Amino acid sequence: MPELPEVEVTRRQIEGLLVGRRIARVLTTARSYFFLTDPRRLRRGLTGRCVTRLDRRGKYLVATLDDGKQLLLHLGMSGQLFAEGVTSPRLLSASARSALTPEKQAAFAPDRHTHLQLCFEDGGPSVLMRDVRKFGKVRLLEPGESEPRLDKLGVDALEATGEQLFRATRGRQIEIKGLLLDQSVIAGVGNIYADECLFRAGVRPTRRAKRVTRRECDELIRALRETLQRAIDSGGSSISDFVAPDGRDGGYQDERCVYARSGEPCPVCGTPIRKIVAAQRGTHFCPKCQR
DNA sequence: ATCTGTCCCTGGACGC
DNA sequence: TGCGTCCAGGGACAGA
Repeated sequence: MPELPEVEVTRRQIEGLLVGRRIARVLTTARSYFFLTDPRRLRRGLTGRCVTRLDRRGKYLVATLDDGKQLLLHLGMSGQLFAEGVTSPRLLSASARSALTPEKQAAFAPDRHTHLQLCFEDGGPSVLMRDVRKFGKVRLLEPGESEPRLDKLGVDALEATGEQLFRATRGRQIEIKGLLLDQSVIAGVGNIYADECLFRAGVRPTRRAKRVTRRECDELIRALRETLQRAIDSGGSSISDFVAPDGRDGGYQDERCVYARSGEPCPVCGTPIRKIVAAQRGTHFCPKCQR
């Protein structure tokens, strides 16, 4: 599931494929839950335009167009943004995968989950957005139009401080993991990196936020930054669906300590990693190292 | 204001 | 082999 590192890796790669190229044609699937802007209006609004910059806000990508409009993209949990011509088994369903031997895997061809395709005047590779579960979002913002989803975002996870986290935890009954996942407090943290940073900071995910000390908040933020930065450097986590725009897998799944490792020994003390539900999410922790 | 539960969607895992 | 059932998970929203 794309979180800050995966979105940032996507941003860095897709920026070069998007910025400065004029959109000649836009293909979409039919109107659905996925489109916050009606696909017809989206196609009309994007055709002929040029992306001038691509920013990341938490887990959102914001492409600014040359007419002042902005294209808002969210990858949800199964969203993939990539260049035409790439090949990856993660872009295929299991049945399509097994039908092809590795040598025979052709470049990706748009399927029913490919909700957006931007083709460019220069005739070079198009940019595609695919999302099997449709938890992702696309919206075209008029110049100056606000978007509550963006307005609500808290401080970006890479810029958050221990002091900010500490203030946010005061008086809160919620589990600390739930607070870390709250995008209005810290933007960009999802299930994987919440579990990883709680492990690295030695804090149990179920601890009430108000019971987390100032020192632990510093430790959590330090661990969070380290984890996110390391994940960006290794290309993100490809645990289920994530592929980078160039079709390559990330590498951070091999470095994670607890996420999706229940039953495996804790890398620090050897105690089996336990899996529970916290904040309505699968949650992995070491019962000995995390208090 | 804060918190909890429900819903959106689909493929994959699992049981019979 | 094949079918049915359950589950994951980001985030919006309703209701307590």
